[in-house]
Amino acid sequence: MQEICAEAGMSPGNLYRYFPSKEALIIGISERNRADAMESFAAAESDPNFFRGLENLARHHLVERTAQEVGLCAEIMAETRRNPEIARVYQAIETELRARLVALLKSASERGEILSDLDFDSAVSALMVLADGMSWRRAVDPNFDPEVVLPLILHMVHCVLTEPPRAQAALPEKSS
Amino acid sequence: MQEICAEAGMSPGNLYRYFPSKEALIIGISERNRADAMESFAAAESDPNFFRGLENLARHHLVERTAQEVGLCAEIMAETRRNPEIARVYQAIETELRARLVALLKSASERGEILSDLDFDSAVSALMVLADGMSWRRAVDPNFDPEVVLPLILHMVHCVLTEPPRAQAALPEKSS
DNA sequence: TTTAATTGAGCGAACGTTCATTCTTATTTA
DNA sequence: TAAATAAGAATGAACGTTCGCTCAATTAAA
Repeated sequence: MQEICAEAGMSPGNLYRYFPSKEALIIGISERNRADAMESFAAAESDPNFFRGLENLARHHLVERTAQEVGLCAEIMAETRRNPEIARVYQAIETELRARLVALLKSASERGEILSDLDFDSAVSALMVLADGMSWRRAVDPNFDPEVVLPLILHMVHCVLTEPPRAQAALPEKSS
Repeated sequence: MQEICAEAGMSPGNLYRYFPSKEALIIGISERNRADAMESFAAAESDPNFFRGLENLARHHLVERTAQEVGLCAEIMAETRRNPEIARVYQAIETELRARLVALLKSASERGEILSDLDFDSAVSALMVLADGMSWRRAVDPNFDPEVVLPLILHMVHCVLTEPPRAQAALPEKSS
């Protein structure tokens, strides 16, 4: 809260005129992030090129964000594990996000840009793995350069969405 | 600390006989994780099939772990952002891990299992993105099933390591 | 002058931590 | 063998600090 006060250029007392609690403040920030994400989705959905739309989406949320914003997101994610109410809100947002991503994939598959017989839910889960991973790398590793890694990530996304899954070679596992 | 005490079946006082501080305790847990990871690496390195070795590594660290272990890792990662000493230790571990991964990739590329003209550092960064992403999804999303998503992740890894990067189509960006 | 905006010292609760105390186990003495 | 003693393991109430939060007091705007 001290940090947030400093960042907002406000005393704690004044900050509490705008938000009744830390929880409400976090939910407010989450809401802002949600709105921002949904705006980006609108842009991505209106792009006739699915992969370009997705790249812009990724750029906006994983590269262009300031270190501070990324840090704040990390903090909220961690808070999720402590505060059940925040966890609820967070999951509601993620549910909406998933639906939006699934829709994006479906329309792309209808246009033939990606596989048609895709397990959309799993694919979206994989995308979210990538997003969270990028976010946390940024939050935790000062040497991490999203600009360098993003092309690889996009390459991976392209593969998983356009190439049929390899027949999982059921090689006998080497037990450790 | 309460949770850790409960988990350890110990009173706080007794726990402090084994660790001089919460910081030391966290560093101890990190050290245990590090040792475990290094053991897994040894197994992966001795597997003649790179991808099978990597899959076992991933399975061990991202699927087989209990929800509790995953949660603990998440907590430590979050702590990293607050406690500089823990951040230092964490980064030291990650540096070692990176080196180990780079070595793994290099030997695989020498055996012709993956691309030879790979930017190993970036590839490892991408792998760590995937690992952190899987970890955090598990920590934050109760509906996340690593068993379902892992095949997709492995597919992606296979692509990025064996297929030369697409010439990044420098399409004009659609500004939001 | 009234109203709204803003402050920051300070509150209670929760945190990480400590320590006087009790319980257990091992060792010595009778 | 049983009692006495010493040592180690474990406890949990309590400590000081930090956290989220409040409110009497002050400043700025209407």
